[in-house]
Amino acid sequence: MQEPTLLLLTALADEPRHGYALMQEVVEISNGRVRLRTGTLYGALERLQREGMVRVEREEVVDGRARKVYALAEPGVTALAEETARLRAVATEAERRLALRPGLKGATA
Amino acid sequence: MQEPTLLLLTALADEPRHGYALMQEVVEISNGRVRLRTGTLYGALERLQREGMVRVEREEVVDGRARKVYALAEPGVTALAEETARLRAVATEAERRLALRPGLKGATA
DNA sequence: CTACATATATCGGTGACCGGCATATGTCTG
DNA sequence: CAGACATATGCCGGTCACCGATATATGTAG
Repeated sequence: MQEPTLLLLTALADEPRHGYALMQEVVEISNGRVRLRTGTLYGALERLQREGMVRVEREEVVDGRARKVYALAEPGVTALAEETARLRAVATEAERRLALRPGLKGATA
Repeated sequence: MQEPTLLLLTALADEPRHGYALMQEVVEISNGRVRLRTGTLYGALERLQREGMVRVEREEVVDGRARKVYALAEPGVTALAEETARLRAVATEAERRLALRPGLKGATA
């Protein structure tokens, strides 16, 4: 799973949101680092629906603009929980190994 | 950065290793989940060298077999440290949001 | 001598993501 | 009213990391 997908699922984790709101939410979650393009967003949303991770909760019309509200399906909840556990484990191992490095650029001497 | 690359950098984080050893190390780090193909390994190694993340530490011949020993370069150390920090932050946020979910499938009632 | 572990490397295909474009409505400013 | 901008969704072509297969070569086990 790549970062854009991970951030998308995270943005849907607490409550259902529509596409444009997801783009803004991802910017916040990533501290402005990641700005999803619409191509990535709707492409990923379609793919995640095919995979059963995400479903369309409902369709609204607000101010004459059509909206699709997306929600995490159960497999999406499970997948996100497993992915975060995996990432945390790898991050911990990476940091452990980095601390084990011999040459710390002049330090420890 | 994708998971194969992250695992590769992690496998190099504590000390230099040659290609085949990296494949085995990645299997261990990922608890057998990820098995790097040689195409992925040597392709990624070349790319990471181009990007200045990894360098060839030395070349050996052991038992008549040639080896290239790769090491993390400074930019690679920095990149790995930043990546793990980012991933940890996203993982924490994802778990916070998952805990916030209203419908916990019959629980909490 | 056959099979397998060690060890490196190349090549073609797939698919996620990016960048750009298209479309449409509401609001704000001049 | 015109133009710019935020809101909102969607398609299409290109790139590039990764996968799967193949090739090469040596040492060891059966």
